[in-house]
Amino acid sequence: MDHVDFILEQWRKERPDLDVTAMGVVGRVGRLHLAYMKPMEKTFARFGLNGAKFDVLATLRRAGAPHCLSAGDLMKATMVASGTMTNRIDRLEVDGLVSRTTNPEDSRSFLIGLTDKGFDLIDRVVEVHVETQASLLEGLSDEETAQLATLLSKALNAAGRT
Amino acid sequence: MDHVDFILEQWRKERPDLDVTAMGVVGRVGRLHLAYMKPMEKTFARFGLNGAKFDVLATLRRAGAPHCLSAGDLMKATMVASGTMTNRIDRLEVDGLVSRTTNPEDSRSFLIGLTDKGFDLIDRVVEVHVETQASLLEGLSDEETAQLATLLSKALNAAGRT
DNA sequence: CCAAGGTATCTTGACGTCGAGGTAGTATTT
DNA sequence: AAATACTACCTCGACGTCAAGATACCTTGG
Repeated sequence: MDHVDFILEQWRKERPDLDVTAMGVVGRVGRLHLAYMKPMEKTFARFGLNGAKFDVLATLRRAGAPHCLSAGDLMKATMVASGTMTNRIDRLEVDGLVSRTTNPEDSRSFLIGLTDKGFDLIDRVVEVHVETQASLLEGLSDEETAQLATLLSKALNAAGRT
Repeated sequence: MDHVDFILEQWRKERPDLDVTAMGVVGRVGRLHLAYMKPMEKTFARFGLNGAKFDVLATLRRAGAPHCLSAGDLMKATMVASGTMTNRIDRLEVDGLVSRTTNPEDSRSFLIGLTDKGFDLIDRVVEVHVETQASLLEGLSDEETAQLATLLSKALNAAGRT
């Protein structure tokens, strides 16, 4: 009986005509997202980052050498709008964590690259980050974790087709 | 092989020393949350609402008669900060969907109540909302849905204890 | 070679969120 | 009854986000 169960109870009492089965899943996904974000943001904050900045740095880092992508690539990878990405890059540039270089092959676009400082930082942050994530799943057995990952993958697929 | 799998692959290649198992779950919860939010926001928009406004109206509606709560109750139920709730109530009041009444038993607090207009609206929106949610889970069998709800509940519990 | 259309990024304004600090009312202690 | 602590809500400034429009550049057909 978690908080979502309580909400479903309320709806069943007030609107018994509605089928709130799906709300049980969707609601819990939302709550779980919140429950995960909060400790992760704390980790980021310890290094002067937030989720937005971490996303960009991590995308560049895991892309592999030479650790630079266009703004458009970053937009697609992080699923944000263009103005958002411009803003993120601006702030990371101020922090000295990434740098814009004009793309010699296409002057419309920039190459956003990790600076040495940015590379060192993200490499340290990600180590703590995976620990934070692991601690969030500590209460689940390996089987449950694997099962959850599989079901979430199916759910993602199902939602994507709608 | 969804997009999260791709991200995990990249990390395993670039940082084979890290255990990214947890990222598979946490990442998918985040993506799924996004995938759910987008269609739901569209439903809200059809009625001139957004997720923030819907949350408040739905909380008041399912609370049952007389459909009014204090700002503090709403804050706890929706898990937002005080400034956020003030802002939400302000906008809903402008829309004529809720009204502030001074609490006769404690003049520090207000009672936020659904207006007739607000009640009618939320009662109509929630009907479409549950349909939207149901359609997002259409690709899953009943067993999978139930299993997912159970695992999510466990995961919520696990994350909460951290 | 030029015009038309497509592409990549930036600018701008509106909105939602948080959190620290302020104000006013309530409860408790002595 | 006065001082103190607490509570409930609001104000305000900083930030992140999006969407629409602007700008600069590239590409392609004629």
